[in-house]
Order: sequence, then C-alpha cells, then structure tokens
Amino acid sequence: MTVLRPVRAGNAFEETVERLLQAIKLGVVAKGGKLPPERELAARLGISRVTLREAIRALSEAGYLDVRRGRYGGAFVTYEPAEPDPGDLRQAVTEMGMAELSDALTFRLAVESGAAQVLAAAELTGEQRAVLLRRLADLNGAGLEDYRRLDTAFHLSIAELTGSTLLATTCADARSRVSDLLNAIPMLHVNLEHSALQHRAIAEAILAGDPDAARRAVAEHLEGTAALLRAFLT
Amino acid sequence: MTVLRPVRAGNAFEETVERLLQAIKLGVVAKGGKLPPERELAARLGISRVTLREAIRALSEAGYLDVRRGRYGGAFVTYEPAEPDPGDLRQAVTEMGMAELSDALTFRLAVESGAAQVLAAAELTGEQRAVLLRRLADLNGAGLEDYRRLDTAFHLSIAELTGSTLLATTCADARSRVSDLLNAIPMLHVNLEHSALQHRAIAEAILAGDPDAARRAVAEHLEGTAALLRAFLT
DNA sequence: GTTGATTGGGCTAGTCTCAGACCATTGATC
DNA sequence: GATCAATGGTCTGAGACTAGCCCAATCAAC
Repeated sequence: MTVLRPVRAGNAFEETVERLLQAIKLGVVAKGGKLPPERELAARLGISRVTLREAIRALSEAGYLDVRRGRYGGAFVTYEPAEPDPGDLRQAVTEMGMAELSDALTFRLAVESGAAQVLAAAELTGEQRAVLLRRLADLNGAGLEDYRRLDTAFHLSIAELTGSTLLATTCADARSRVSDLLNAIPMLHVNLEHSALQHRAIAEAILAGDPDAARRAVAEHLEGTAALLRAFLT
Repeated sequence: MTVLRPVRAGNAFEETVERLLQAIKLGVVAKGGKLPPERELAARLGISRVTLREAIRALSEAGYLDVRRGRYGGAFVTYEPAEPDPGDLRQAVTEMGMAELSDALTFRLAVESGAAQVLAAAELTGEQRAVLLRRLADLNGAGLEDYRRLDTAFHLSIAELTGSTLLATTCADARSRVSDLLNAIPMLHVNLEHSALQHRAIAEAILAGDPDAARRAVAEHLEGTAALLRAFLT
C-alpha cells in the first residue's frame, strides 16, 4: 500500500526551501556563486515569484544566502559545510531517526550501484568517457575545501551520463538525504586514500564495460562510508 | 543543473489523479476492490476531501471507478487493462516520445536491479524468504487475467523486502511509467515461459545471497521485455 | 419496518498560491 | 555625472486548496 502515500511533501514554500537547500548543499552552486535571477528561477521551479522570494528570505535569514539588489545583484551562496564533528553527526542522526537513516543508506546504495551498472553496460562515446575521467581527475586534484563538492559531482556524473533524467534526479535526491551526515565525518588521510582507490576502480569498471565490477565497486565504496558512519556513532 | 527542476508536477488535482491511476494500474486495488473511504484516503494522500472527490469524479467519468453511496458503498475499481494490441503500443509510445521512453526504461533497469542486488546482499529472515517464494508461486499459478498484476506484485515485493520505503516507492514509480506499454504487449506462451525461468533465476539468486547473479538476472529479464517492446514497435 | 452506523454529497469561510504589473536600487558604460 | 539595463522589492485581484461542518443514501442487524 506504499502507493497511497502523501501526494505532496509539504506546501510550496517548504518544498522550495528544500530544493534550494539541496542545490546549495550538493554544491550545484558553489560558495560565492549566485542563484539564477528570481524570475528565471521561479519559472524553472514552476512556482510563483512570491513563493520563491519567501523561500530565499528564509534561507537568507538562516545564513545560507546573501541577497543583493541592483544590476549584478542576486542571491549569493554563503553556505559552507560546518567543520566535521562526530557530535554533529550524532545530533543529525537522532534528528532523522535510525529507521530513516537506514532507509536512506539502502536507497542510495541501490540507485547508485544501479546507475553504475547501467552506465557500464552502455556503449560510451569518447565524450562520455572524457567527462567521467575529468571528474575523477578533478576529485583527485581537490584540496580539502573542494573535496566534498567534487566527490558529489563525480558520483552524480555517473547517473547523469546514463542519459536518464529520472535516474540523475533520483541519485541527487538520494545523495542529499545523507549529505549532512557525510559532511560530519572527519576527512582522514587514510580514508581519502582508500576512497581514491575505490573511485578509480569504479571509473575503470565503467570504462571497461564491466557491469558486475562496476556495481561491486560502488557497493564496496558506499558500504565503506556507511561503515564509517556507524563507527562514529558508537 | 538537474536539481533546479520543477518543485511540483502539477496541481493537487492532477497529482491526485495520477496517484490513484497508479494504484489502479499497478493492481494495488484489483478490479472489483474498492478504495479506502474518502475521509481516510484524503488523510493518507495528505489532501483535502474536496480535491480527492474531484479526482475520483474524473476517474469515475473516465470509466476507471464506480462510485456507490451509503454504507458498504465506496469507489469500486472497474478498470481492466485493454487487450494487448501493438497498435495501442505504437500510440502510447508516440504519446510519450522516444526520449522519455528510453529514460523510463533505463530508470527502471537501474532501480530494479539495484533493489535485487541490495536484497541479495542482505541477511534474509525466514519470513522474507517465504514472502518472495509465495509471490513467485502466485505468479507461476496465475491465469492470463491475473498475470500482469501478479507480475507487478512479484517485482515490487523485491524492493519492499529491502525494508526501504524510498526504494519501494521509487520502483513502483518506475514500473508505473511503463505499465501502459507493458500492457500493450501480447502475452505469448514462449515469452511467458521464458519470463517464468527468469523470475525463478532472480528469486534463486536473491535467496542464495548472490548480488552479482541477482543483478544480472534482473538486467536480463528487463532487457528482454525492453527488446520485446522494440520488436513490436518496428 | 425501524434503527443506526457507514459512506458519499455538498456548502462555507479562510488561507495559500499565482500572474502580472509597477517601484527601487545598483553599477558598468558612456 | 547621466544613462540604462538588470535585478531585487512590493502590491493587488483572482483562483486553488483546505478544514470543518452538516445532509443524504444505503443496508445489515434487530
């Protein structure tokens, strides 16, 4: 009966706040960047300017955005993920609840490995291969500040490269459900090196056209971060 | 920039019609069954009774429901999938467009194989194994009339058994996007027998705890129906 | 046949959301 | 310093949506 669930997650204002927050936290617009003009953004989000402005005001008051008037003005992103802190992590988890957390982790594992598998099974053009490799190189060359944003970009590019909009938005959704948690995990050198190896394995499996290896590599990688999460929770 | 997409797919009325249609077409309420009482259903869908009633009236006028007043009354499902017809298929495809079709098929492949993989990797309780086997047996014992409903039930039970609500609803969504198409494919004995073997292979791989085999079995099965679709389109 | 519980049918007052128009501010360009 | 295009800020009237209430029909139980 899971299909007779609520039609809407909340009112237009709440859903808009959520969506903008997703764009900010996933790094779709990096710190210092600005959102599209209100008129254009309202049209893209399919809502009225009034509702959009309420959402922007809320985010501005919460410290995520800085709004400036006049030509060359706009809503500039000021958000920066907090310093990783296991205390934050515990708090975030108790806020969302263990059941929901496990739901989100399972969801992410399923859709991301599904996406990798599909991409590995497809015949890739040279351009697609190039995009994947570029994202991987960007990530490997990232400093600690950009790491999370480029990590997200790498993961999401896999779903995007399948050409399925539905799959891409689903992966973005899955990622954003755990982004606060991931941000609270300290970035230790051992973990980063381990992740780098896994990212490379994922890309290689996809480029080699090996769906089994791709899904296995993604599963290992995500289960690694899930284990890391659990470790910091105890 | 896929994240700055429309916040809502339509107004409350349209989304409600869509959701009810999904429940009907996926066989969540079979023909002759009835929807929950309006007050309860409105609460579950998170909308007002007024809006729900408008949606029900639309579906009733379109021939999907029969509404009866009084105690033991309610909204009864009268819908029955049309007889399979390649002509319908062509029409349905031109209505949705090739790009959207390919998007939906890719999406379904990714999420369903992801779900099977996750379930195969989990430690299943006796009850979970029993549910899966029961759904498989139901499907194998089905007549032509119940076949599609029970096929849907089998596929969706895989996602449901993972315990992830998000994954279950996503798979239901993916399935409903192609249900009209699937319904238009004639059910030939050779295909049904082939499908039965593949369903068995999927269940066995999951029960054996072999994620690679599970994802491969689902991928083969879904690519089979996708190929069937393409065949009837040419 | 009367009763009573259950269910759909309908009304109203109030809130949310929208489209569109107009105002105010900014800063690059001239 | 004046201009002007781009952008946020504000208002209004109309329509969508809701919560809550009461009415009408049906039918099993008595």
